Amino acid sequence: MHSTPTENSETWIEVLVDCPSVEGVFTYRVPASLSVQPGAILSVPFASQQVGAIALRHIKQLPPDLSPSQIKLVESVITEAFFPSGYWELLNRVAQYYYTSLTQVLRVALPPGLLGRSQRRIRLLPTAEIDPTCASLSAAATEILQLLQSQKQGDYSWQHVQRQVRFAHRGLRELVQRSWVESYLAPPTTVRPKQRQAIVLTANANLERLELTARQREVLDVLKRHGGEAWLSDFLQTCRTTSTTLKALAQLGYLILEPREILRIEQSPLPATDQPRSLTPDQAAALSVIAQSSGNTQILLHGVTGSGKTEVYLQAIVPILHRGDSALVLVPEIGLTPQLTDRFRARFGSQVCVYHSALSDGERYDTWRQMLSGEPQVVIGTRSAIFAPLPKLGLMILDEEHDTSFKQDSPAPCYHARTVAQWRAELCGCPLILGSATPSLETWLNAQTVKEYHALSMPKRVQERPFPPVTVVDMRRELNEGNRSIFSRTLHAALDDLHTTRQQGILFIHRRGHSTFVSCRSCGYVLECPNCDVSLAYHHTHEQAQPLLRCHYCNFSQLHPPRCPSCQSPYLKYFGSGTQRVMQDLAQQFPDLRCLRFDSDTTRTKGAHRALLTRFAAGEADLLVGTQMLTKGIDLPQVTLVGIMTADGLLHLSDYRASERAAQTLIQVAGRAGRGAEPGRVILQTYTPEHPVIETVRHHDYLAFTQQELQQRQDLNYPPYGRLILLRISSPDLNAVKTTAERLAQVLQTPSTDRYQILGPAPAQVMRVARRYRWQILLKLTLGVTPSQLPDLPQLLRSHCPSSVSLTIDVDPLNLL
DNA sequence: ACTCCGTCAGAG
DNA sequence: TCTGACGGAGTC
Repeated sequence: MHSTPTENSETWIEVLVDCPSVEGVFTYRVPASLSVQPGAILSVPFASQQVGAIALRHIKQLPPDLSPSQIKLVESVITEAFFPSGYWELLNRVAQYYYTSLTQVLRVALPPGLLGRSQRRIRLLPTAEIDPTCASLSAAATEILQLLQSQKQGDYSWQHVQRQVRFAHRGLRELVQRSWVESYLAPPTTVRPKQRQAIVLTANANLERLELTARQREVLDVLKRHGGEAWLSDFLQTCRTTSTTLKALAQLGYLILEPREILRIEQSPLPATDQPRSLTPDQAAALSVIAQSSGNTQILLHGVTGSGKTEVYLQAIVPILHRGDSALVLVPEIGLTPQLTDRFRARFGSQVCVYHSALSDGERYDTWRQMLSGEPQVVIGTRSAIFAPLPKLGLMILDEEHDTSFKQDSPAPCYHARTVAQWRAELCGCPLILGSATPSLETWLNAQTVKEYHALSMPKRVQERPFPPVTVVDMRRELNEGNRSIFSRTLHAALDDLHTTRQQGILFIHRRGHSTFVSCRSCGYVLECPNCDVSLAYHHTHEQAQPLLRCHYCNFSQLHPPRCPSCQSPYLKYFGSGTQRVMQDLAQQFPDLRCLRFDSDTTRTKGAHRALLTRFAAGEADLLVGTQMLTKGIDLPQVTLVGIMTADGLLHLSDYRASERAAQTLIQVAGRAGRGAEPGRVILQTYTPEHPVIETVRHHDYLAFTQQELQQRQDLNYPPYGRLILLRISSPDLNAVKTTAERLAQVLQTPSTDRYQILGPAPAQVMRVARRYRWQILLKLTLGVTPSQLPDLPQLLRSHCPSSVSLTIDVDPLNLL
């Protein structure tokens, strides 16, 4: 058998293209310069654009309906085939269960920027003389102009503009005709390994160097003393030479200039090393169960706050690394847990790598490549790290497994990292530990009903430290007895003590910002976000700062107006109380108390979180004032007092999960007290002291709470018993959303209605967010029905969705708002 | 996702 | 008869 060099029959490859709504396999030719293995990620031309693609298999013969002239060439290989065993199947399972395409799943699994595609964008032409008030402009054109002008570059993706502006097509055409705006196709931008120029001495350098000048010889000697290798830029500095000199030397064959790949991995200095600590009996028992488990075992580690779960994790990982495997640790938000990361790094040194969205694209890409190496390592990451491509996975840990940030709301796939972790554990036969002081009801139920499940309990704190007693203060009574302050007398006294006893405290507030809304005392007008159906929150950062009004949904902000926009009255009043308001009251009533504010406003910048905690730990403040963030993995042994400002906002959310979430949050906050040598105490202020959640916190009895809550869920067929699927429908066009929602509900009526109950369609609780109207339909699956038994929802529904309306299918939604 | 190409309605 | 608007199909 001979084949001519020009015609290599093995060079066709079938691929899956990364285009939503394009199903099916496409065939490309592989240029001789490339080698492509199944599983590789490619960039291919598709219609007029460049898109990402996954190589599936080589074929020897073209399908009969294809002529060679139709076939295009693979443009480039983005990554070689990498999939560890079972990984493909994992991605497929995610795609199937959450009703998304494989490429969509690949998008979250791969570091950002890898699956590139060309993108239609529009931008203002810098030379154009734009008159936005021009009378002949349509509303759509005006809106597009406003949008573009609101940004410095005046450049947005067309998709974004379409989502923001109704009839954007029409508006764009007008603007293009006037030559104010242009539309262009931006090529895909992909992340690549970073190269850096290095210089390396050759063997020639040892020869006589007669033809060289004294300076050139000197340069070579310096390089030799450096070990014969250096980075070009470093060397230019230390040697005070120029690149022309080096090029000349390279020309003469004394050294080589070559680009080398460098890894952009966060290289913060390692903390002082940390030795394994001695274990409590509970910890030792838990560890021995974990050590003996192999294959696909799932373990619930229910350890109360302060029971030392982290130490168990650390010691469980040691033998894994020892036998050459890797461990994967998932945490809710990495920025919030610098202490945990530090502790891992102190124990395992440079074997720890951190993977999360705050890394730059380059850093993420390099960390990801590092994982592929297969060297034993510990990866700590957030939700998406569940897809870390570790080839030899020996153990997975989800810390604070009840945390809702493990669930992705949007974009698709709306996956839950815990669910994916369970599949991954099955597929690669490795144990999975779910750790929490307040396990989710899902996990709780699993642990009780699934046989292979180990439920480990660590009901005591380390060194037998007592739980902080919880004092519940009835704020109604405070008011009746004439105390109109936001601090009860009990809390007031405790805060006073704090200063005299030189101890530290934490004050938990449910809301950030200053107040929940601003309204006019003359006419009752409430200031609202122009883009969303919510009121604006009042923000006042410091004394001299301009007061701001901000929307917590879309981040819109405006200056606080001096007068009511409706009736011009100057009497605007703030209602409710957030962190800023509490800070102000603290400053007034406790002038000597040094307070630090700790919420997403003050921890926005990189490292701000750690900096605040360090300052607090160093005793720079007496009181840490903050929101939900305080509940996540903060271990401050010197805190003796935890104050909880009125907790009622947390209790009365209209959501079937409100109680679970409130109990978890409050127990976690309360658990911050008394973790050190000094005993702690908790003061909980509320208007409804008889609420079962308050009782739960008062008695530190999460167990009883779960039993009661599970019973209720079962009665109402809510998760974890009955399952839910939420369809979110949104569009900038109010009517289109409504009609589409009604149409979809109708379509859903027809097939197998005994499988589910349809709730809705109904407008979402906050109907408009970021200028888009939102409706939703909730499917409540009949007991025992799994999503796989349902009709193919996307196929059923997408055809009834006009292009202006977007539909997200959220399986097992956590956020029903 | 984007483009091309069909049909169709309304102005010249 | 020509123009732009809209919908559907195809993309290797």
